[in-house]
Amino acid sequence: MSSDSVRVRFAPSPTGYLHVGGARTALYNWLFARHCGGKFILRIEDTDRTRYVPDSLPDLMAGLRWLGLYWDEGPEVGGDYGPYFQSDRLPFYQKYCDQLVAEGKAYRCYCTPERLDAMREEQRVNKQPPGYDRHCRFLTQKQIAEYEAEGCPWVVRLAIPTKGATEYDDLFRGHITVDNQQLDDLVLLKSDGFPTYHLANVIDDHLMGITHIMRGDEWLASVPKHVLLYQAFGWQVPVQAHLPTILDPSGKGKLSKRKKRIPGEPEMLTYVHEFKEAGYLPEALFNFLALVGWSYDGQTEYFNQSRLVEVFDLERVNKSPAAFSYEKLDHMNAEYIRSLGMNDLAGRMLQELLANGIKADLATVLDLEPLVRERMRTLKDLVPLVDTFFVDELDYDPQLLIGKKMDRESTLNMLAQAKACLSEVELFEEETIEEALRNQASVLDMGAGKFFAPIRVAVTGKTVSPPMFGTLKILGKERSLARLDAAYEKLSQS
RNA sequence: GCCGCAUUCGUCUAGGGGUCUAGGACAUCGCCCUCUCAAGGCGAAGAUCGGGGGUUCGAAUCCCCCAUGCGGUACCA
Repeated sequence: MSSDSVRVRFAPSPTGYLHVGGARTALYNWLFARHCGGKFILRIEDTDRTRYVPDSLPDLMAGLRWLGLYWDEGPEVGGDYGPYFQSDRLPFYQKYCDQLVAEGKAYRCYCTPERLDAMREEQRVNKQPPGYDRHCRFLTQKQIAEYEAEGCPWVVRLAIPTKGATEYDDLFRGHITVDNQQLDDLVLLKSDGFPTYHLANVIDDHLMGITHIMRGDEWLASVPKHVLLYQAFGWQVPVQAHLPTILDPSGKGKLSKRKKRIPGEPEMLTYVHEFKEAGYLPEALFNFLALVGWSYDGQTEYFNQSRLVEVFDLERVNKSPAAFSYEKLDHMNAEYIRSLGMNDLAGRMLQELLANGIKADLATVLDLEPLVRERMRTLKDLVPLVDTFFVDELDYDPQLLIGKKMDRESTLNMLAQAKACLSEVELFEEETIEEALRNQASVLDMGAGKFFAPIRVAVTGKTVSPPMFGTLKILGKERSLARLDAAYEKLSQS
Protein backbone atom coordinates (compact mmCIF):
# COMPACT_ATOMS: atom_id res chain seq x y z
CA MET A 1 0.00 0.00 0.00
CA SER A 2 1.35 3.40 -0.83
CA SER A 3 1.78 5.30 2.36
CA ASP A 4 0.11 8.49 1.22
CA SER A 5 -3.20 6.70 0.96
CA VAL A 6 -3.34 5.88 4.65
CA ARG A 7 -6.56 7.03 6.24
CA VAL A 8 -7.32 6.40 9.89
CA ARG A 9 -10.02 7.62 12.17
CA PHE A 10 -10.84 8.23 15.78
CA ALA A 11 -14.52 7.56 16.25
CA PRO A 12 -15.77 8.37 19.73
CA SER A 13 -19.36 8.40 20.74
CA PRO A 14 -20.53 11.52 22.52
CA THR A 15 -21.63 9.66 25.60
CA GLY A 16 -18.94 10.90 27.92
CA TYR A 17 -15.87 13.03 28.22
CA LEU A 18 -12.56 12.25 26.58
CA HIS A 19 -10.96 9.48 28.58
CA VAL A 20 -7.21 8.82 28.64
CA GLY A 21 -7.85 5.45 27.06
CA GLY A 22 -9.64 7.14 24.21
CA ALA A 23 -6.95 9.75 24.01
CA ARG A 24 -4.33 7.03 23.68
CA THR A 25 -6.30 5.47 20.84
CA ALA A 26 -6.62 8.84 19.16
CA LEU A 27 -2.93 9.49 19.71
CA TYR A 28 -1.82 6.25 18.06
CA ASN A 29 -4.07 6.86 15.10
CA TRP A 30 -2.82 10.40 14.78
CA LEU A 31 0.80 9.34 15.13
CA PHE A 32 0.40 6.66 12.53
CA ALA A 33 -1.30 9.04 10.11
CA ARG A 34 1.34 11.71 10.58
CA HIS A 35 4.13 9.20 10.31
CA CYS A 36 2.80 7.94 6.99
CA GLY A 37 1.71 11.30 5.70
CA GLY A 38 -1.86 10.02 5.78
CA LYS A 39 -5.08 11.50 7.01
CA PHE A 40 -6.49 11.51 10.52
CA ILE A 41 -10.26 11.71 10.61
CA LEU A 42 -12.57 12.47 13.49
CA ARG A 43 -15.97 10.89 13.23
CA ILE A 44 -18.68 11.18 15.82
CA GLU A 45 -20.62 8.01 16.43
CA ASP A 46 -23.78 9.44 17.88
CA THR A 47 -26.16 6.62 17.15
CA ASP A 48 -27.27 6.00 20.69
CA ARG A 49 -29.77 8.69 21.43
CA THR A 50 -30.44 7.45 24.92
CA ARG A 51 -26.90 7.91 26.13
CA TYR A 52 -26.14 11.18 24.42
CA VAL A 53 -24.34 13.71 26.63
CA PRO A 54 -24.54 17.20 25.14
CA ASP A 55 -21.33 18.65 26.50
CA SER A 56 -19.24 15.61 25.67
CA LEU A 57 -18.57 16.70 22.11
CA PRO A 58 -16.96 20.02 23.03
CA ASP A 59 -14.97 18.18 25.68
CA LEU A 60 -13.81 15.59 23.17
CA MET A 61 -12.66 18.17 20.70
CA ALA A 62 -11.07 20.41 23.29
CA GLY A 63 -9.20 17.47 24.74
CA LEU A 64 -7.84 16.35 21.39
CA ARG A 65 -6.77 19.86 20.51
CA TRP A 66 -5.18 20.39 23.89
CA LEU A 67 -3.03 17.35 23.20
CA GLY A 68 -2.24 18.64 19.75
CA LEU A 69 -4.20 15.94 17.95
CA TYR A 70 -5.70 18.02 15.18
CA TRP A 71 -7.85 16.19 12.69
CA ASP A 72 -7.74 16.57 8.92
CA GLU A 73 -11.40 15.84 8.41
CA GLY A 74 -14.32 15.97 10.77
CA PRO A 75 -16.42 18.32 12.85
CA GLU A 76 -15.57 22.01 12.48
CA VAL A 77 -13.05 21.08 9.81
CA GLY A 78 -15.10 19.48 7.09
CA GLY A 79 -13.76 17.18 4.39
CA ASP A 80 -14.78 15.32 1.27
CA TYR A 81 -16.23 12.30 3.00
CA GLY A 82 -18.79 13.92 5.26
CA PRO A 83 -21.02 14.27 7.01
CA TYR A 84 -18.88 13.27 9.99
CA PHE A 85 -21.71 12.81 12.41
CA GLN A 86 -23.40 9.46 12.07
CA SER A 87 -26.73 10.98 12.99
CA ASP A 88 -26.46 12.92 9.72
CA ARG A 89 -25.80 9.78 7.72
CA LEU A 90 -28.97 7.84 8.36
CA PRO A 91 -29.93 7.55 4.67
CA PHE A 92 -26.68 5.70 3.96
CA TYR A 93 -27.37 3.12 6.60
CA GLN A 94 -30.92 2.62 5.53
CA LYS A 95 -29.93 2.21 1.92
CA TYR A 96 -27.26 -0.37 2.58
CA CYS A 97 -29.44 -2.16 5.04
CA ASP A 98 -32.26 -2.42 2.53
CA GLN A 99 -29.81 -3.82 0.06
CA LEU A 100 -28.79 -6.54 2.48
CA VAL A 101 -32.38 -7.44 3.24
CA ALA A 102 -33.22 -7.53 -0.45
CA GLU A 103 -30.34 -9.92 -1.02
CA GLY A 104 -31.45 -12.13 1.84
CA LYS A 105 -28.32 -11.43 3.83
CA ALA A 106 -30.24 -9.70 6.55
CA TYR A 107 -33.79 -9.87 7.73
CA ARG A 108 -36.41 -7.96 9.65
CA CYS A 109 -36.95 -9.15 13.16
CA TYR A 110 -40.22 -8.39 14.88
CA CYS A 111 -39.39 -9.80 18.26
CA THR A 112 -40.44 -7.62 21.13
CA PRO A 113 -38.08 -6.72 23.94
CA GLU A 114 -40.33 -8.77 26.18
CA ARG A 115 -39.91 -11.87 24.08
CA LEU A 116 -36.15 -11.36 23.96
CA ASP A 117 -35.98 -10.94 27.71
CA ALA A 118 -38.02 -14.07 28.27
CA MET A 119 -35.83 -15.96 25.84
CA ARG A 120 -32.66 -14.87 27.63
CA GLU A 121 -34.11 -15.72 30.97
CA GLU A 122 -34.93 -19.19 29.76
CA GLN A 123 -31.44 -19.60 28.34
CA ARG A 124 -30.01 -18.51 31.63
CA VAL A 125 -32.13 -20.90 33.65
CA ASN A 126 -31.31 -23.78 31.32
CA LYS A 127 -27.66 -22.78 31.33
CA GLN A 128 -27.67 -22.41 27.59
CA PRO A 129 -25.40 -19.97 25.84
CA PRO A 130 -27.14 -16.62 25.45
CA GLY A 131 -28.02 -15.48 22.00
CA TYR A 132 -30.85 -14.69 19.66
CA ASP A 133 -32.76 -17.81 18.71
CA ARG A 134 -33.27 -16.64 15.12
CA HIS A 135 -37.00 -16.80 15.50
CA CYS A 136 -37.63 -14.26 12.75
CA ARG A 137 -34.98 -15.48 10.38
CA PHE A 138 -37.15 -18.26 9.06
CA LEU A 139 -40.54 -16.59 9.01
CA THR A 140 -42.89 -17.49 6.15
CA GLN A 141 -44.08 -14.81 3.72
CA LYS A 142 -47.46 -15.06 5.35
CA GLN A 143 -46.14 -14.45 8.83
CA ILE A 144 -44.13 -11.50 7.63
CA ALA A 145 -47.15 -10.03 5.96
CA GLU A 146 -49.09 -10.38 9.18
CA TYR A 147 -46.47 -8.60 11.25
CA GLU A 148 -46.27 -5.84 8.68
CA ALA A 149 -50.04 -5.49 8.52
CA GLU A 150 -50.16 -5.07 12.28
CA GLY A 151 -47.53 -2.38 12.02
CA CYS A 152 -45.19 -4.17 14.39
CA PRO A 153 -41.91 -2.40 15.01
CA TRP A 154 -38.93 -4.23 13.66
CA VAL A 155 -35.17 -4.25 13.63
CA VAL A 156 -32.87 -5.60 10.96
CA ARG A 157 -30.56 -8.45 11.85
CA LEU A 158 -27.64 -9.86 9.95
CA ALA A 159 -28.09 -13.50 8.93
CA ILE A 160 -24.86 -15.03 10.17
CA PRO A 161 -23.81 -18.17 8.29
CA THR A 162 -24.71 -21.14 10.44
CA LYS A 163 -21.66 -23.08 9.38
CA GLY A 164 -18.00 -22.42 8.89
CA ALA A 165 -15.65 -20.05 10.57
CA THR A 166 -14.64 -16.47 10.10
CA GLU A 167 -10.96 -15.66 9.96
CA TYR A 168 -9.06 -12.45 9.94
CA ASP A 169 -5.71 -10.99 10.82
CA ASP A 170 -5.10 -8.44 13.46
CA LEU A 171 -1.98 -6.40 12.96
CA PHE A 172 -1.02 -6.80 16.60
CA ARG A 173 -2.59 -10.11 17.57
CA GLY A 174 -2.04 -12.13 14.47
CA HIS A 175 -4.41 -14.58 12.88
CA ILE A 176 -7.72 -15.10 14.65
CA THR A 177 -10.36 -17.69 13.86
CA VAL A 178 -13.85 -17.69 15.25
CA ASP A 179 -16.45 -20.36 14.69
CA ASN A 180 -19.58 -18.86 13.17
CA GLN A 181 -21.66 -20.86 15.63
CA GLN A 182 -20.38 -18.48 18.27
CA LEU A 183 -21.81 -15.50 16.48
CA ASP A 184 -25.21 -14.01 17.05
CA ASP A 185 -27.52 -12.58 14.41
CA LEU A 186 -26.64 -9.09 15.47
CA VAL A 187 -28.94 -6.14 15.10
CA LEU A 188 -27.95 -3.80 12.29
CA LEU A 189 -30.74 -1.28 12.34
CA LYS A 190 -32.63 -0.44 15.49
CA SER A 191 -36.37 0.04 15.64
CA ASP A 192 -35.90 3.79 15.86
CA GLY A 193 -34.27 3.71 12.44
CA PHE A 194 -30.80 4.33 13.81
CA PRO A 195 -27.99 1.94 12.98
CA THR A 196 -26.10 0.02 15.62
CA TYR A 197 -22.43 0.64 16.05
CA HIS A 198 -21.57 -2.37 13.93
CA LEU A 199 -23.49 -1.32 10.87
CA ALA A 200 -22.62 2.34 10.98
CA ASN A 201 -19.01 1.63 11.69
CA VAL A 202 -18.56 -0.75 8.79
CA ILE A 203 -20.40 1.43 6.31
CA ASP A 204 -18.64 4.59 7.32
CA ASP A 205 -15.20 3.08 7.43
CA HIS A 206 -15.79 1.84 3.92
CA LEU A 207 -17.37 5.00 2.59
CA MET A 208 -14.71 7.17 4.18
CA GLY A 209 -11.93 5.09 2.71
CA ILE A 210 -10.48 4.09 6.05
CA THR A 211 -7.45 1.88 5.49
CA HIS A 212 -6.55 0.98 9.07
CA ILE A 213 -8.88 0.49 11.96
CA MET A 214 -7.00 1.05 15.17
CA ARG A 215 -9.13 0.94 18.25
CA GLY A 216 -9.46 -0.44 21.74
CA ASP A 217 -9.15 -4.09 22.52
CA GLU A 218 -12.79 -4.28 23.63
CA TRP A 219 -13.73 -4.38 19.96
CA LEU A 220 -11.62 -7.38 19.12
CA ALA A 221 -14.44 -9.79 19.75
CA SER A 222 -16.79 -8.05 17.35
CA VAL A 223 -14.42 -8.06 14.42
CA PRO A 224 -15.71 -11.38 13.03
CA LYS A 225 -19.18 -9.88 12.81
CA HIS A 226 -17.75 -6.88 11.03
CA VAL A 227 -15.81 -9.11 8.67
CA LEU A 228 -19.01 -10.95 7.81
CA LEU A 229 -20.66 -7.62 7.16
CA TYR A 230 -17.86 -6.47 4.88
CA GLN A 231 -18.18 -9.76 3.05
CA ALA A 232 -21.95 -9.36 2.76
CA PHE A 233 -21.38 -6.01 1.11
CA GLY A 234 -18.52 -7.31 -0.96
CA TRP A 235 -16.16 -4.76 0.50
CA GLN A 236 -12.53 -5.03 1.39
CA VAL A 237 -11.84 -5.33 5.11
CA PRO A 238 -9.54 -2.57 6.36
CA VAL A 239 -6.45 -3.52 8.34
CA GLN A 240 -7.51 -4.37 11.86
CA ALA A 241 -5.33 -3.30 14.75
CA HIS A 242 -6.54 -3.68 18.31
CA LEU A 243 -4.78 -1.82 21.04
CA PRO A 244 -4.25 -3.36 24.45
CA THR A 245 -6.41 -2.17 27.31
CA ILE A 246 -5.13 0.37 29.78
CA LEU A 247 -5.41 -1.03 33.28
CA ASP A 248 -5.78 0.90 36.49
CA PRO A 249 -2.58 1.31 38.54
CA SER A 250 -3.17 -1.88 40.45
CA GLY A 251 -3.14 -3.71 37.14
CA LYS A 252 -6.27 -5.53 38.20
CA GLY A 253 -8.92 -3.96 36.05
CA LYS A 254 -9.64 -1.63 33.21
CA LEU A 255 -8.95 1.99 33.94
CA SER A 256 -12.52 2.95 34.62
CA LYS A 257 -14.28 5.81 33.02
CA ARG A 258 -15.86 6.38 36.34
CA LYS A 259 -13.70 7.63 39.09
CA LYS A 260 -12.89 5.13 41.70
CA ARG A 261 -12.38 6.71 45.03
CA ILE A 262 -10.35 4.50 47.24
CA PRO A 263 -10.17 5.83 50.79
CA GLY A 264 -6.70 7.08 51.55
CA GLU A 265 -5.62 6.83 47.95
CA PRO A 266 -5.14 9.90 45.83
CA GLU A 267 -7.88 10.64 43.37
CA MET A 268 -7.63 8.70 40.17
CA LEU A 269 -7.79 10.91 37.16
CA THR A 270 -9.28 9.45 34.02
CA TYR A 271 -10.57 12.25 31.84
CA VAL A 272 -8.21 14.34 29.79
CA HIS A 273 -9.69 17.57 31.10
CA GLU A 274 -8.93 16.39 34.62
CA PHE A 275 -5.28 16.02 33.76
CA LYS A 276 -5.32 19.51 32.37
CA GLU A 277 -6.95 20.86 35.49
CA ALA A 278 -4.52 18.95 37.66
CA GLY A 279 -1.63 20.85 36.13
CA TYR A 280 -0.20 18.34 33.70
CA LEU A 281 1.45 19.66 30.57
CA PRO A 282 -0.13 18.43 27.35
CA GLU A 283 3.27 17.55 25.94
CA ALA A 284 4.00 15.39 28.97
CA LEU A 285 0.69 13.55 28.76
CA PHE A 286 1.25 13.17 25.04
CA ASN A 287 4.66 11.61 25.61
CA PHE A 288 3.46 9.46 28.47
CA LEU A 289 0.42 8.14 26.62
CA ALA A 290 2.55 7.17 23.67
CA LEU A 291 4.48 4.90 25.98
CA VAL A 292 1.42 3.11 27.31
CA GLY A 293 1.51 0.21 24.92
CA TRP A 294 4.39 1.22 22.71
CA SER A 295 8.12 1.47 23.14
CA TYR A 296 10.96 2.62 21.01
CA ASP A 297 14.03 0.74 22.13
CA GLY A 298 13.40 0.02 25.76
CA GLN A 299 15.86 2.77 26.60
CA THR A 300 14.63 6.09 25.28
CA GLU A 301 11.52 7.48 26.89
CA TYR A 302 11.49 11.18 26.16
CA PHE A 303 10.18 12.19 22.77
CA ASN A 304 8.76 15.46 21.67
CA GLN A 305 5.87 15.47 19.26
CA SER A 306 7.82 15.66 16.03
CA ARG A 307 10.29 13.05 17.16
CA LEU A 308 7.46 10.72 18.03
CA VAL A 309 5.88 11.20 14.64
CA GLU A 310 9.20 10.36 13.06
CA VAL A 311 9.85 7.29 15.14
CA PHE A 312 6.39 5.86 15.79
CA ASP A 313 6.00 2.42 14.39
CA LEU A 314 3.02 0.07 14.56
CA GLU A 315 5.36 -2.88 14.72
CA ARG A 316 6.44 -1.89 18.18
CA VAL A 317 2.98 -1.64 19.63
CA ASN A 318 2.54 -4.04 22.52
CA LYS A 319 -0.17 -6.58 22.73
CA SER A 320 -0.49 -7.02 26.45
CA PRO A 321 -2.48 -4.68 28.67
CA ALA A 322 -0.57 -2.06 30.61
CA ALA A 323 -1.27 -0.51 33.99
CA PHE A 324 -1.46 3.26 34.04
CA SER A 325 1.25 4.57 36.34
CA TYR A 326 0.44 7.95 37.80
CA GLU A 327 3.82 7.98 39.49
CA LYS A 328 5.62 7.71 36.22
CA LEU A 329 3.43 10.36 34.67
CA ASP A 330 4.23 12.67 37.58
CA HIS A 331 7.90 12.10 37.13
CA MET A 332 7.68 12.74 33.43
CA ASN A 333 5.60 15.85 33.99
CA ALA A 334 8.15 17.23 36.43
CA GLU A 335 10.86 16.50 33.92
CA TYR A 336 8.93 18.38 31.26
CA ILE A 337 8.37 21.35 33.55
CA ARG A 338 12.07 21.52 34.34
CA SER A 339 12.98 21.41 30.68
CA LEU A 340 10.71 24.28 29.70
CA GLY A 341 12.30 27.51 28.53
CA MET A 342 12.29 30.38 30.96
CA ASN A 343 9.61 32.43 29.26
CA ASP A 344 7.51 29.41 28.49
CA LEU A 345 7.47 28.25 32.10
CA ALA A 346 6.84 31.74 33.38
CA GLY A 347 3.92 32.11 31.02
CA ARG A 348 2.32 28.92 32.24
CA MET A 349 2.98 29.88 35.84
CA LEU A 350 1.35 33.22 35.32
CA GLN A 351 -1.72 31.55 33.87
CA GLU A 352 -1.90 29.16 36.77
CA LEU A 353 -1.66 31.99 39.30
CA LEU A 354 -4.26 34.07 37.53
CA ALA A 355 -6.55 31.09 37.36
CA ASN A 356 -6.26 30.85 41.11
CA GLY A 357 -7.15 34.45 41.65
CA ILE A 358 -3.62 35.54 42.37
CA LYS A 359 -2.89 38.81 40.66
CA ALA A 360 0.69 38.32 39.70
CA ASP A 361 2.65 40.14 37.04
CA LEU A 362 5.07 38.65 34.57
CA ALA A 363 8.11 40.36 36.07
CA THR A 364 7.50 38.83 39.49
CA VAL A 365 6.78 35.43 38.00
CA LEU A 366 10.02 35.60 36.08
CA ASP A 367 11.81 36.25 39.37
CA LEU A 368 10.00 33.40 41.09
CA GLU A 369 10.54 30.89 38.34
CA PRO A 370 14.09 29.76 39.16
CA LEU A 371 13.06 29.20 42.77
CA VAL A 372 10.26 26.83 41.93
CA ARG A 373 10.97 25.12 38.63
CA GLU A 374 12.62 22.16 40.27
CA ARG A 375 9.95 21.88 42.89
CA MET A 376 6.85 21.27 40.80
CA ARG A 377 5.56 17.91 39.71
CA THR A 378 2.56 19.59 38.20
CA LEU A 379 1.55 23.20 37.78
CA LYS A 380 -0.81 22.63 40.68
CA ASP A 381 2.18 22.58 43.00
CA LEU A 382 2.91 26.20 42.20
CA VAL A 383 0.37 28.06 44.31
CA PRO A 384 1.30 26.57 47.69
CA LEU A 385 4.91 27.25 46.83
CA VAL A 386 4.52 30.93 46.16
CA ASP A 387 1.28 32.09 47.70
CA THR A 388 3.10 33.77 50.56
CA PHE A 389 4.55 36.28 48.14
CA PHE A 390 1.12 37.60 47.34
CA VAL A 391 -0.34 38.24 50.76
CA ASP A 392 0.17 41.16 53.08
CA GLU A 393 -0.03 39.32 56.33
CA LEU A 394 1.06 35.78 57.03
CA ASP A 395 -1.09 33.48 59.04
CA TYR A 396 0.75 30.71 60.86
CA ASP A 397 1.23 29.12 64.22
CA PRO A 398 4.00 31.04 66.05
CA GLN A 399 5.21 27.77 67.53
CA LEU A 400 6.52 26.91 64.10
CA LEU A 401 9.14 29.58 64.60
CA ILE A 402 10.75 27.63 67.37
CA GLY A 403 13.11 25.15 65.83
CA LYS A 404 14.25 21.84 67.19
CA LYS A 405 16.09 22.05 70.46
CA MET A 406 15.23 25.72 70.65
CA ASP A 407 13.03 27.65 72.99
CA ARG A 408 10.97 30.80 72.83
CA GLU A 409 13.66 33.06 74.23
CA SER A 410 16.44 31.95 71.94
CA THR A 411 14.14 32.12 68.95
CA LEU A 412 13.10 35.63 69.79
CA ASN A 413 16.72 36.53 70.01
CA MET A 414 17.49 34.95 66.65
CA LEU A 415 14.69 36.88 65.00
CA ALA A 416 16.01 40.11 66.43
CA GLN A 417 19.51 39.26 65.27
CA ALA A 418 18.28 38.42 61.83
CA LYS A 419 16.44 41.66 61.53
CA ALA A 420 19.36 43.69 62.71
CA CYS A 421 21.63 41.87 60.35
CA LEU A 422 19.40 42.29 57.32
CA SER A 423 18.84 45.95 58.04
CA GLU A 424 22.53 46.44 57.44
CA VAL A 425 22.43 44.92 53.99
CA GLU A 426 22.47 47.74 51.49
CA LEU A 427 22.28 45.92 48.20
CA PHE A 428 19.47 43.45 48.83
CA GLU A 429 20.61 40.65 46.52
CA GLU A 430 20.76 36.92 47.04
CA GLU A 431 24.53 36.86 47.46
CA THR A 432 24.70 39.79 49.86
CA ILE A 433 21.83 38.46 51.93
CA GLU A 434 23.39 35.04 52.16
CA GLU A 435 26.75 36.45 53.11
CA ALA A 436 25.30 38.62 55.85
CA LEU A 437 23.17 35.89 57.31
CA ARG A 438 25.95 33.33 57.25
CA ASN A 439 28.24 35.78 58.95
CA GLN A 440 25.69 36.40 61.58
CA ALA A 441 25.29 32.68 62.19
CA SER A 442 28.98 32.25 62.80
CA VAL A 443 29.07 35.33 65.00
CA LEU A 444 26.38 33.66 67.05
CA ASP A 445 28.35 30.45 66.85
CA MET A 446 25.36 28.60 65.44
CA GLY A 447 24.87 26.19 62.62
CA ALA A 448 23.59 28.05 59.60
CA GLY A 449 20.63 25.72 59.21
CA LYS A 450 19.58 26.31 62.76
CA PHE A 451 19.75 30.05 62.41
CA PHE A 452 17.87 30.07 59.11
CA ALA A 453 14.97 27.98 60.31
CA PRO A 454 13.03 30.67 62.19
CA ILE A 455 13.79 33.21 59.49
CA ARG A 456 12.26 30.94 56.91
CA VAL A 457 9.10 30.60 58.92
CA ALA A 458 8.96 34.31 59.66
CA VAL A 459 9.26 35.15 56.02
CA THR A 460 7.10 32.45 54.43
CA GLY A 461 4.93 31.17 57.27
CA LYS A 462 6.10 27.66 56.46
CA THR A 463 8.87 25.33 57.52
CA VAL A 464 9.31 24.19 53.95
CA SER A 465 9.75 26.80 51.29
CA PRO A 466 11.61 27.73 48.15
CA PRO A 467 15.23 28.76 48.74
CA MET A 468 15.29 31.42 51.40
CA PHE A 469 17.77 33.95 50.11
CA GLY A 470 15.96 34.18 46.84
CA THR A 471 12.72 34.50 48.72
CA LEU A 472 14.05 37.39 50.79
CA LYS A 473 15.39 39.10 47.74
CA ILE A 474 12.11 38.91 45.85
CA LEU A 475 10.17 40.00 48.91
CA GLY A 476 12.44 43.00 49.17
CA LYS A 477 14.10 44.49 52.17
CA GLU A 478 11.11 46.32 53.48
CA ARG A 479 8.66 43.44 53.41
CA SER A 480 11.27 41.04 54.71
CA LEU A 481 12.00 43.19 57.74
CA ALA A 482 8.32 43.72 58.35
CA ARG A 483 7.75 40.00 58.38
CA LEU A 484 10.56 39.49 60.84
CA ASP A 485 8.97 42.11 63.04
CA ALA A 486 5.59 40.48 62.74
CA ALA A 487 7.10 37.14 63.68
CA TYR A 488 8.73 38.65 66.72
CA GLU A 489 5.44 40.14 67.78
CA LYS A 490 3.51 36.94 67.22
CA LEU A 491 5.93 34.87 69.22
CA SER A 492 6.32 37.24 72.11
CA GLN A 493 2.56 37.45 72.49
CA SER A 494 2.02 33.71 72.35
C1' G B 1 -21.18 -21.22 30.76
C1' C B 2 -19.17 -20.35 25.88
C1' C B 3 -15.64 -17.62 22.77
C1' G B 4 -11.34 -14.57 22.19
C1' C B 5 -6.86 -12.24 23.83
C1' A B 6 -2.87 -11.74 27.20
C1' U B 7 1.14 -13.52 30.91
C1' U B 8 9.61 -10.84 31.73
C1' C B 9 11.69 -6.99 38.52
C1' G B 10 5.91 -3.83 42.71
C1' U B 11 4.81 -0.93 37.78
C1' C B 12 6.02 0.33 32.35
C1' U B 13 9.21 -2.19 29.32
C1' A B 14 14.04 -4.32 26.27
C1' G B 15 14.49 -9.12 24.54
C1' G B 16 12.45 -12.37 18.64
C1' G B 17 17.46 -20.06 20.11
C1' G B 18 23.61 -19.13 22.33
C1' U B 19 26.41 -12.09 23.23
C1' C B 20 20.90 -12.96 29.34
C1' U B 21 24.93 -15.05 35.63
C1' A B 22 18.00 -10.96 31.67
C1' G B 23 19.22 -4.41 30.05
C1' G B 24 16.60 0.53 30.90
C1' A B 25 12.81 3.66 33.39
C1' C B 26 9.27 4.83 37.57
C1' A B 27 8.69 3.66 42.59
C1' U B 28 11.72 1.91 47.02
C1' C B 29 16.27 2.04 50.11
C1' G B 30 21.36 3.97 51.25
C1' C B 31 25.26 7.59 50.66
C1' C B 32 26.85 12.44 48.74
C1' C B 33 25.45 17.60 47.89
C1' U B 34 22.61 21.03 50.98
C1' C B 35 19.38 26.99 54.37
C1' U B 36 14.11 23.54 54.47
C1' C B 37 11.89 20.92 50.44
C1' A B 38 13.14 19.57 45.87
C1' A B 39 16.47 18.80 41.90
C1' G B 40 21.15 16.49 40.97
C1' G B 41 25.33 12.73 41.58
C1' C B 42 26.71 7.80 43.10
C1' G B 43 25.16 3.07 44.70
C1' A B 44 21.86 -1.01 46.43
C1' A B 45 17.91 -4.10 46.37
C1' G B 46 14.36 -6.13 43.10
C1' A B 47 12.34 -11.10 37.64
C1' U B 48 14.72 -19.02 38.87
C1' C B 49 11.16 -14.75 32.38
C1' G B 50 2.88 -17.59 35.37
C1' G B 51 3.13 -23.35 36.08
C1' G B 52 4.00 -28.15 33.70
C1' G B 53 5.48 -30.87 29.64
C1' G B 54 8.06 -31.18 25.05
C1' U B 55 11.58 -29.70 20.48
C1' U B 56 16.95 -28.64 20.59
C1' C B 57 23.82 -29.63 21.94
C1' G B 58 21.38 -25.13 23.92
C1' A B 59 14.80 -21.64 25.26
C1' A B 60 12.56 -15.78 28.28
C1' U B 61 12.73 -16.66 23.01
C1' C B 62 9.60 -22.48 19.06
C1' C B 63 5.23 -26.28 20.12
C1' C B 64 1.39 -28.42 23.50
C1' C B 65 -1.41 -28.52 28.09
C1' C B 66 -2.90 -26.03 32.55
C1' A B 67 -3.60 -21.79 35.72
C1' U B 68 -4.57 -16.79 36.28
C1' G B 69 -6.05 -12.04 34.42
C1' C B 70 -8.67 -9.13 30.99
C1' G B 71 -12.31 -8.57 27.18
C1' G B 72 -16.77 -10.11 24.49
C1' U B 73 -21.29 -12.70 24.61
C1' A B 74 -27.27 -5.73 24.19
C1' C B 75 -32.39 -2.51 19.64
C1' C B 76 -24.32 0.45 24.24
C1' A B 77 -20.60 2.12 21.98
